[in-house]
Amino acid sequence: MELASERSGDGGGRLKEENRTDEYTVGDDEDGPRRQEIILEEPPIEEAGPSTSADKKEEVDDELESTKSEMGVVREENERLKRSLQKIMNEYRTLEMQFQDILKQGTKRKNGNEEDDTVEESDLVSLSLGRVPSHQRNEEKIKVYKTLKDDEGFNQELTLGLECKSKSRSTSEALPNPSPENSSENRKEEAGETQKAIRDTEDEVAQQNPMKKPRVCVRARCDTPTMNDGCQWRKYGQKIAKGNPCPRAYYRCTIAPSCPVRKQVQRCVDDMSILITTYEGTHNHTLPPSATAMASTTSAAASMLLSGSSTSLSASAPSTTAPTSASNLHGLNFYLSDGAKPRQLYLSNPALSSSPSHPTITLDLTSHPASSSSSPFVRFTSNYNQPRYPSSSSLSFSNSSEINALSWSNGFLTNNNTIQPTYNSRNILGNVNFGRQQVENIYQSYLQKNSSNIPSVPQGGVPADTISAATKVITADPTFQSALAAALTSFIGGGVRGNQGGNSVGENPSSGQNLKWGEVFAASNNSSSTLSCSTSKVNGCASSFLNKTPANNTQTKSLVFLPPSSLPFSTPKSASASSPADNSDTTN
DNA sequence: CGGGTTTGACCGGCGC
DNA sequence: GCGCCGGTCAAACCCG
Repeated sequence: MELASERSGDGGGRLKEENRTDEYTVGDDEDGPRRQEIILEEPPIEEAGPSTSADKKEEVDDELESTKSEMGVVREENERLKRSLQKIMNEYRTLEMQFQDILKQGTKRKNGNEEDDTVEESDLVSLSLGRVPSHQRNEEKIKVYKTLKDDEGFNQELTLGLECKSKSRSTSEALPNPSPENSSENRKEEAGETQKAIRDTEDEVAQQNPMKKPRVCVRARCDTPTMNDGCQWRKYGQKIAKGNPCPRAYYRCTIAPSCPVRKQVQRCVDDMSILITTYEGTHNHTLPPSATAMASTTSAAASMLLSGSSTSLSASAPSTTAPTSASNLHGLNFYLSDGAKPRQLYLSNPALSSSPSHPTITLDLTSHPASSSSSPFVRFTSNYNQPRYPSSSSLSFSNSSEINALSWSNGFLTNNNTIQPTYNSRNILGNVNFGRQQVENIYQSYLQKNSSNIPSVPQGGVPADTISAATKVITADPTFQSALAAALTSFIGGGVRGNQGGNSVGENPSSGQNLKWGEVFAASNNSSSTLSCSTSKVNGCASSFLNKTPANNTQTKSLVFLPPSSLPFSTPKSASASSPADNSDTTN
């Protein structure tokens, strides 16, 4: 139900979203067929010449019929989505009202006790929410509330909405009865139990939300005990997990005392040189610039899971080359390569997910064994213990020096250097090649909500409708929205960075724009497509973390989807460099 | 002395 | 109900 809460949180932009959903479930979905109709109908009219107009009409009729049947399916799905959305909206409104009540109560109480002592007030609030002073938190609440009202930056709202919900929950449980008797002598005790109270409330939430927080797992070759992802971490525990002699270290983000983000660091049992870092939660504070890349990436991946969770389709996409989970899920494939040797960032649904109830998405920066033989890609796969998604929406960014192609494959690992329409059993989509500038343009144009202006990509003689169809379908995938936004933001990164530098995850435009993309496109999930984008220059996207990878430092110099030196995974002084997760010691 | 790490204990979930 | 196991706590310890 955490998903539900997230959804109610994401109801942050509810008004717009309602419209949006209506627009693009009904409107946009019909849009495609409509366009098709136009394409199909108009030519006969124009060419209503003497010759084969009857045959053509039959053809058109057939196609129209099939299109209509497809539309029926889509409409059904849309109805279903609408209903669930409505439900979510109702939940959200309820929460919103509760939240407002809480705010009012907080204000009243503050007015009443203001002169008394601020310490008490602070303590009382900390009773409910933890270590953040109440006025500060109230500001946060207001911010949250504002962002909930604001429909810009959906993902941010999603995140904040979550925070809002959980906080308001704990607040609602703690604030309603700040009875005077427990305000003085019990204060310390209460403060001491703040943590527990928070956990309790979180547990309650968790009870209501069986699905736990999504986790983003990053696998990378790393010599040092931990990757330096730019954040500051404090180790709070270490365990030997079953099946792995290497201890697992537990870290908390210490940039902000109330930051809920945690990470686990563990060596891979199969390959000790591989460091598995699992992130959980979303930062609720401003991140240092060096941390934004990883944070936005993990955030995007997490939102990918979340968005994926909202789709409950059960078909399966054909999988040709991609491994199982990747093919069936919203795998996000980021190909990165330098020279002739691409590397694969494998987002898999690994068995290393310790808790089955945690949706986990894995970002594998190592060569995946299954595919490393041929092409060391960098790819994403996601594991979500839920009914499999009908459509594989893997997103792959490849950057080979030979072709300099950036390829997204929705459903397949594809040859990314060719303009080669990719078909799946249900949908015929296309391969599109974009120049980097075009990618930027597309990105920008989508950000501007030019839904109707699906860029006609004037390259390689790809039919415009194919492009638009492919683009539409790909971008329709919520997974795509978040993942691509983050990826592109990072990819285009160098120049864009100034705009987002120092942003926290929640503030990251890339995540914030995710849903704006979504607004543009229909939520057609049973589709797969391939979209290749060629980039004339990708070296600018180099990331140092790959350079650090011992096995690759000779070949890998660039990372497609992250800005340069954004991910200094391995640095001498990691925030927790002295951590004993140094894997060699097996205490405990 | 403050902040981070270590490490044994504790707790809750889950499977049998 | 019991035991296992992952995750967390918190006192002791370390270090700059």
